[in-house]
Amino acid sequence: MEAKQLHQPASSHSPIYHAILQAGPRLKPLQQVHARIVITGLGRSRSLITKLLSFAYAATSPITYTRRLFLSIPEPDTFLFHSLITLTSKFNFPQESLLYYRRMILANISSTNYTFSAVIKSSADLRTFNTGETIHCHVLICGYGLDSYVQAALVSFYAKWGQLWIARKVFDKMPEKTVVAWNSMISGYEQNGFGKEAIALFYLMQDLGVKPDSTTFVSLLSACAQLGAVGLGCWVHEYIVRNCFDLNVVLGTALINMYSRCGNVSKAREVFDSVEEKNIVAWTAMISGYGMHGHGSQAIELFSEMRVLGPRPNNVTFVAILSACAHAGLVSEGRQIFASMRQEYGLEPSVEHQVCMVDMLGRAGHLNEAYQFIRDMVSKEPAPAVWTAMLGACKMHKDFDLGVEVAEHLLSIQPENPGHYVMLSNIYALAGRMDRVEKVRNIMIRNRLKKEVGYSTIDVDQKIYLFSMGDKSHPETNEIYLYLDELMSRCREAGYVPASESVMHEVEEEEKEHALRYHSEKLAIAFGLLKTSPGVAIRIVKNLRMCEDCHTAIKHISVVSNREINIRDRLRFHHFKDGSCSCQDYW
DNA sequence: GTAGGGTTAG
Repeated sequence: MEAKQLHQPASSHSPIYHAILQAGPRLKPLQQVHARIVITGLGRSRSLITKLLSFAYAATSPITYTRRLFLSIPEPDTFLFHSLITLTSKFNFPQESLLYYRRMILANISSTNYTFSAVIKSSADLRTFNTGETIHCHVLICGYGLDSYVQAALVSFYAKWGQLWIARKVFDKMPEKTVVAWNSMISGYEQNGFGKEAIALFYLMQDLGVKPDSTTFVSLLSACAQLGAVGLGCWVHEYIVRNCFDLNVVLGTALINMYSRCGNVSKAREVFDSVEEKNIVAWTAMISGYGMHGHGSQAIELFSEMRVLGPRPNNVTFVAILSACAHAGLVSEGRQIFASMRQEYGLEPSVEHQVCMVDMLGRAGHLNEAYQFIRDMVSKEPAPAVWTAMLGACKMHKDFDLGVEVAEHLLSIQPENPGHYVMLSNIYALAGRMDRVEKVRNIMIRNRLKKEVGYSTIDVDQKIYLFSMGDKSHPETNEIYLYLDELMSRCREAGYVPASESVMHEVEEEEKEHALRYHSEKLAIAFGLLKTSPGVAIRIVKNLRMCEDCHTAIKHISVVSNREINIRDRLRFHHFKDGSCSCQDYW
């Protein structure tokens, strides 16, 4: 007993050790204790400095201070390295974490599964792929290749890098797949835009009897949001309620986002109201939900409420609220909010906010003001995204001269972006300059630039079906096309006139109407109408923006089929009902 | 003592 006490660091009983504990993770008090340590000549005590350092990281102290503390220790030991690496990883100092890892190797101290999982997380955070790969080698050499903690960290590392194939390989090799490993893989798919794969992996997890936890559902709900998988999304919500999961703010926000992106903004609001400790992310998600649906005044109302009794808005919040104003035509409100960013909150507007402003002014038809805004606000060369917003406004309001000027400028600064060529050619087509359309088309072919392929998805009975333009891969293709043809002729009888101006120029003239008729959203709608009962609303998610012709056609379809049709395109929602759209053609 | 999660313009 006595011998044991002798081996314990004497300082753990010392008043100064208690003083460190009392200071806790607060920089100023820690520095005061540090001064005492130096004065009393204990500055070289490893255990005191180790404790001091761990609190310093928890207090997110300046790197210069923590580094100097570290350097004051003559011979750092295993315990010090291990605590430093795990702490820096946990408190998001990935650079420091890797630095200590290197120092540890130089000091000839070996890693454990604790340090490995921490340092792998750090290299994922830092986005240093080579370092991560090297550490993976170290893991294998040191014999931790089958440790479930280390493997889960590796899965998430590779997934963060978009190396899903390697992530999956590590995952598949795990002898014991913990729920964390499943979650890492599911979230990896979701964050790389593979919502379908994320959902498939969840079903596999279910089949194997692995119990999901709240993190599983957060990722799963994001996948549902991405795909518009409202059926599964609702099932998850019911499951959460039935199994008495705690509706914490992260899970709540995932639900809010899922409901808004799946078209049910009032349900999103219900969830929002029921979340107890709402933080800035939850508020922003809800504001963005209103914005996406064109409910600008509700977005502003919520934003005002937040200013009074919620957390401080951040840059993301301002993007969400300004975009809401843009999509609802609330120009003067948007101007005021933009001004308040700097005046009241000291936030410097960034490119995203400039884009929102140009978009807002441009949509509302204030093209000159939008152009002036770019000249006044943006000091150096404006970001391409700002010009893209300006170009969209020119196209919308058919200002060909300005549109061509902007498009040509965009092409000169970003010649590799196919989207700009598409816009330019569309503007030429609208102006009837078919010779120019042809020219742009040839440049695209010469430079092998391809337009992004459009697709639409629809959720029927908790299954997601994907359609692309002219798609014939579906087993019931014939039935779908026949039905669509019939539907379109009924629309024509009801007054619909197909337009061909918005067809992409790579399509040959004689195929134009054909192509328009089989745009992916129309195929998905036909399928939805065939597969669901009368009265059931059709919900579609499209990856690109809808063309003007589809927008008109779908208004007619909502009449002749007597159905509500909700489409989420790249930018926002369109709720079609009785021949009109919720965006009031303001898109 | 470890690993995994939610919001953002065009």
